[in-house]
Amino acid sequence: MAVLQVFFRCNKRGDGVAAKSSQADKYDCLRLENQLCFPLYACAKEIVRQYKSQLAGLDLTYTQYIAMMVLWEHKSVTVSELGNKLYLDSGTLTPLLKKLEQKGFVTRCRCQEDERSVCVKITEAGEELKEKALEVPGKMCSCVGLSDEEKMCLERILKKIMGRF
Amino acid sequence: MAVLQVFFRCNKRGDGVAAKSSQADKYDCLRLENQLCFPLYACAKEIVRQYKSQLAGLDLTYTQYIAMMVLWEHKSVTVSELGNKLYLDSGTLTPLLKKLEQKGFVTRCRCQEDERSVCVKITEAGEELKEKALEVPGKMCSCVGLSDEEKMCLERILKKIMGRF
DNA sequence: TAAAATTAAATTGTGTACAATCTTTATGTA
DNA sequence: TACATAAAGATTGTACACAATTTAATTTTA
Repeated sequence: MAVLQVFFRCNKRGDGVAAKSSQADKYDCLRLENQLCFPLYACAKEIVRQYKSQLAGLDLTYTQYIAMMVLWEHKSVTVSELGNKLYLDSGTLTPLLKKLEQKGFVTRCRCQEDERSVCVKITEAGEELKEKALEVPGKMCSCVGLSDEEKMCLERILKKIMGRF
Repeated sequence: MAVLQVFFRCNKRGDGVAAKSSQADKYDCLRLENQLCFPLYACAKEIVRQYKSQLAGLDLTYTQYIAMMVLWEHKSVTVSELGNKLYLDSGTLTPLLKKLEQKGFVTRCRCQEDERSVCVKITEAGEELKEKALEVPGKMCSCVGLSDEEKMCLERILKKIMGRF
C-alpha cells in the first residue's frame, strides 16, 4: 500500500488512512490531480511555449536554441556529443541541424579523423546570434517568477531525478 | 545585471560578481549548465520515457494515459473540457481520441444539447483498463525516487509556475 | 589480415504538440 | 427574424521526439 501512496499528494488528514466511506479511494492514485509527473510535463510544455515567443526574433525554436547554446560554448561538436549533452538522438538532431545549416548558423561535415562522425561548427552568423540571445535568459526568468531559493530547490530535485537515468 | 543573473546557478564565490580574469563571463547566462529550464525539459521527457515502458502493457502512450485518467474519473467529458484539464488543444486531442476509439477504450459522438461539442465517453474496455493501470503510479514513483518532502516541494514549485500562465 | 562486432548518422514510421485556418453550430443583437 | 459574432472541433502544416532499421566506417578479435 505504501508504494501506491507515494504518488499521492498529501493525505488531507495526514494519517495515510483511506476514508472507509468512499469506495473510490482505491483509485485515488489514478486521479490526475494526484499525479506529480503531470504538472512536471505540463510545466515543461508551458515553458517551451514561453520560449517560443522570446525566441521568435532569433528565428530559433527551443530545441534549436539549446543546440545553439552548446555551439556558442564549444564552437564545434559532433552530433553524438551534442546528443549526449541535450539527451537527443540523431533522429531528432539530424533534421534539426539541417535546418540550422539552412539558416546559416552552423556548418556540417564529416570529421577527417573519423568519417563516421559529423562535425557541427558554428558560423559567423551563429556567433552574431549569441549577442541577440543575451536578453533571453533574463526575460524567461522573470516570466517564470521563482525566488532564488525556489530555483535552487527545483534544480536540486530535477538533477536528483535525472541522476537516476 | 540582476535580471540576467536570475537564471544562473549560484555563483561559486557567492558574491554575485563576475571574475575579471574571464572575458566570457558576459555569456555565462547562455551556458546550458546554467539553465533551469533545460533540466525541467529534459526531466519531463525522461519521465515520459519511463512511463512508456510502464504503459506498454496497457497499449497506451503517456498522453493517452492522462486522457484516460480524466475519463476514469469523469466517465464522460467534451473535447474542450478534456483540453482544459490536460492543457491540450483539439489539434492534439482529435487524433489522440480517434486512436483511443479505435482501441475500443472510448466512444466519440456529438452532444445532443450542443452539436458543436463532442462527448467522449469511456467504454467497458476502458473501465477494465483502470484495474490494470492501478500498479502504474507506484512503479513510476519508485522509479523517480524522491522523498515525500521533495515531492511536496516539487509540486508546490511547479504549481506556482503554472499559476502564472 | 579477414570476419565479426561496434559505432555514428541517417532514415523510416508513429505519435505528440501547437499555430493557423476552416466548417459547423449556437448565440447575441439590431 | 436576418446577420454578425462567437464557440467547438477538425484539418493543415511545421517541428520535435524517439524506437527501430539501415548504411558506412572503424575497431576488435579469431
